[in-house]
Amino acid sequence: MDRRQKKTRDAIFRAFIYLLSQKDFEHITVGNITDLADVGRATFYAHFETKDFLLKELCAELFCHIFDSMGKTNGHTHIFECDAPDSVFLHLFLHLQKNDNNILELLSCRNNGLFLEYFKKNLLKLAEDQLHLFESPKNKSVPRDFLVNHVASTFTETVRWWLDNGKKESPETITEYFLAVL
Amino acid sequence: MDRRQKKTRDAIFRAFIYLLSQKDFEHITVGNITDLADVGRATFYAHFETKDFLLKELCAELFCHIFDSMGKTNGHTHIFECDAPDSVFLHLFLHLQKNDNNILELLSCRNNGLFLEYFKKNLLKLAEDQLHLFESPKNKSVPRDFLVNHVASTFTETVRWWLDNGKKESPETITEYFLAVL
DNA sequence: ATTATACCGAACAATATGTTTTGTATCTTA
DNA sequence: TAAGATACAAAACATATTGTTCGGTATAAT
Repeated sequence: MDRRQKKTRDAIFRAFIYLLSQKDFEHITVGNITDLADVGRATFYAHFETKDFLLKELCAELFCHIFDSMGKTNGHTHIFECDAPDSVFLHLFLHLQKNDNNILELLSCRNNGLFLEYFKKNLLKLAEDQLHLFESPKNKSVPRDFLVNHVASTFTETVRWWLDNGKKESPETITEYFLAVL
Repeated sequence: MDRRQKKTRDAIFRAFIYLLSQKDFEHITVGNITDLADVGRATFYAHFETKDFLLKELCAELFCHIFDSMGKTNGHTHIFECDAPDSVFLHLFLHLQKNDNNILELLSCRNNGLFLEYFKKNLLKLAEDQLHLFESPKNKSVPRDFLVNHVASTFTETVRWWLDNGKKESPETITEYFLAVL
């Protein structure tokens, strides 16, 4: 990739992330981003179709970053390194905790549910493929569809709660809570 | 309330609801609404500060409509007619099923999570006050905060799943599923 | 060194927002 | 029913944002 492209791309992402810490996604304009990134507005449109695509790419990057560090993604299916169901969740919380810059918070906090929406949608895909890893320990007499959705929802909403409350609990503790109600 | 006010207010709501069935909330403009409602654009702003306030009022109306039909709201606390925990949920699903016009679907379906966000937020308030009605039958060794959030989340996400899948299950069945995983 | 291309700056039309003004119609109430 | 209040329409307004296009310049790859 052209060095110039990477530079402006990064600048746009940096500006976007900063702006997300200042205001809601809806109130950020393309002009805001390009001013801060110090690139022409036309350049933005050369890189991203719309603001929403920029967001989507950021979410995808964050999502991949989290899951790549705990397994390999071959094509469309993700192969986890750990096999024990509960250790999958613990690892997820561990990786969610140590996200360096606060991108995770910016995309998930009180007003912006953006990333978590993306998160759940993709978690759902994973859970459909590998329910055995995500499955609740208890036997539930409900349709598989419903159960898959429930596991993905409960995990996502637990993450949301955890983040909204300032990540006070340790990954171990929050995993414990999660498994207790699952 | 002035008869004229009520007329335009209703016209705006009607137009808004129709437009929600045609496109996403974000792509609806004030002009769209006032054109369809056949009122001046300035009139819109005399009634609603912004588009978002209109949405909020519609959500509030729908929420109240659902909960008023199964109890009384005194000030800020809601008193349910039924006392058995599980019958509260069944009644909720029953009331959610029989919403006449499809407002519920419009505000909750795949693309618009708008109402369900509002729904969860207010359900949370109710659950905090009257956890005994919403509590899971099982004893969970998790903090009260977490449990309250979990119950509200699980219910909301069950509703979302139910609506997204076309409300195929009867209220009784979906209540059963919900209680099975709670 | 040459060729390709990423970028800038500026301009562009099109659309949306939110406010203001003036005149008219309709309501309330006394 | 008459008088005063007010909700509304129509139109104009300044401002902001979007998405595209253009020629010129700088910086890449080879």
